This record gives sequence, C-alpha cells and structure tokens, in this order.
Amino acid sequence: MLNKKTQYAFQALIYLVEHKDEGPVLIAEIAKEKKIPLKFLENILLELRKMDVLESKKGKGGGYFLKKNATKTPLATIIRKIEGPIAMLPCASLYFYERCKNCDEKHCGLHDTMVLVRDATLKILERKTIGDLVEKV
Amino acid sequence: MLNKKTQYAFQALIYLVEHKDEGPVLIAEIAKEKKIPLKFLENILLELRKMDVLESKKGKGGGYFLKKNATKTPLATIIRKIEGPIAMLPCASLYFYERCKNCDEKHCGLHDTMVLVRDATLKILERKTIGDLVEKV
DNA sequence: TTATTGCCAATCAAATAAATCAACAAAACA
DNA sequence: TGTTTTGTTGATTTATTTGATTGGCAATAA
Repeated sequence: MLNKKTQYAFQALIYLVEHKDEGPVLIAEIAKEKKIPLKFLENILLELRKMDVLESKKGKGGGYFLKKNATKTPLATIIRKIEGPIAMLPCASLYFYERCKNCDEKHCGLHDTMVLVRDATLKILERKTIGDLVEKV
Repeated sequence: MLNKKTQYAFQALIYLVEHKDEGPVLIAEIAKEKKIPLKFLENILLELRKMDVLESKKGKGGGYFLKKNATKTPLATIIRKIEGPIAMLPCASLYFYERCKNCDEKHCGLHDTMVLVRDATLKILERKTIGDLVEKV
C-alpha cells in the first residue's frame, strides 16, 4: 500500500486539478476539504512545489496552484518522489535498485516475478497522469 | 515495497523449497543462511505453519518443512497473510477494501487507475506459486 | 504599515513495524 | 527417567513512520 503521505499528495493534487482555473488555493482549504492534517499537508505541498508540479504565492490571495503542463506529469513520478520505490522488492526496482544479499538474482524466481509485476505496474503508472485523476464531464 | 517480514518469509520459503527433499530444516539454519534475525524468523515460520503452508516437528531431528502441495500456493496468498493488502489504495483492494472518505470512487480517476494496477499485479501473483520461486535446473 | 499567507525548523506523541528476551512444551534418545 | 534438542508463546524493547504542535520568518496585497 502507498503510505499516507502519498495518498494525501494525490488527494491534494485531485483538489488542485478540480480547481485549476480558480487561482491560488489555500492550504487550509485543501486540508479541510480533503481532511488532511494541515501541517502535514504543508510539507507535502512544499515537496510537490520543489519537484516543479506546483507553484505557490504568498500573502493575501495567495495559495497553491498547478504549474503549467503539470497535468501531464505521470503518477509514477509523484510516487517515486513522495513515497520511494514502486517495485515490491529492492532488487526489482529501476530507480532505487539494491542488490540482494542472499540470492543470485540471475537464478531467482522471486526476482523474475517481481520484475514482471513492476513492469506491469509501470506500464500503467507511467501512462496515467495527474490530469487523468479527474474524469472529464 | 513489501515489508521486511514478507521479504523474509519469501527468502525462508525459497530455502525450504530448495531443501524440500531433505527432511525438517532447523530454524537456525535458515536464519543463518538467509541472514534473518532468528526470533523474527520463528514468528514468520509459525504464521506460515498456521496458514497450512509449512509443517514442523519438535525435538531432535525436528525443524520446518513444506506441507504437501504447498508449492502450489500462489504468491498473492502469502503476501495477503503476512503483509496485508496488495493494492496501492484501500479503495482498490479486493480483500481489504475500505471506502474513501473524501472521494466518490465512481468518478475518481485515481481509483480507476489503482484498480488497473491491482488487476495487472494480481494476474501475475495469483499465477506464480511458491514452487516457481526456485528455477528448475 | 498591517493583515494574510506560505516557508522553515524543531520537537513531541502515537501508531506501527522490527527485533529481542525469557519461560515453556514436545520430542528424541541414552 | 531425565537431559538435550527444538519449536511455541507472550512480553518487551527498539526503530521507523505518521501525525500534531509550536513558533518565528518572509513575501505580498491592500
């Protein structure tokens, strides 16, 4: 399962996509609507800003909003930044690879299977984007 | 990522499949070979025994060994028992389903995507079994 | 200048995961 | 019988994740 932080990140992104033509949105508003602890959400939004998905504006009328073209960001990118590896095992990860201590992955059925799972998962998560989170009406 | 407990469980199962014609295997032997904390491994093997994958024998010459037909157990079954949900979100889980607090999953692109990921993952993990963990030579 | 809003850092608390400890029970064997 | 080997069980400790709290700083609009 994705951890809470990543789940909250997705919920916040959904809210921002839904309100993307309404100017900056207050952190407090997202926190209230999506029932996310305020300070925890602050950190999450900050991370998303640093990875160039969001922009922010301080002062009155300020808040967070999606950066230009951010809706095209694949979900896999968000997960890797907020959560970490997508694969089920370190030895099956592309971006966070670690060698197994006690098995030779050239002859390990578990490794092979987990690579299959990773590929099947990425095929979906690299194609689906933030924009796809909100269904067009 | 799978948690340590599940990763250890798979390593132990691999070891037991590799030695399945040699009678009971000592917990200590598995722990040493697979570098798993002994007492932690004890609990894991116990859980696997309670889910009818392993059998044990006490006393001298005792140890753990695979139950008859246990090699046909799908990997998904092991993960669900030791780790929990396979899906990335509660609202996308078959066996551990929970409704979302703040989104209507009938119109949620995230939910739809995570169901796709779950199905792709299960297609593999329901087919691959414990026996497949060890490649035949 | 003042109110508003995000930025940043530190820290505490609760929950969960991971690892260890200590006492016990069953089996084998001399 | 009784001693050794080995698994069983529950309690405890430690580490990590998650969530909550506090407080001051920096930028912006009015």
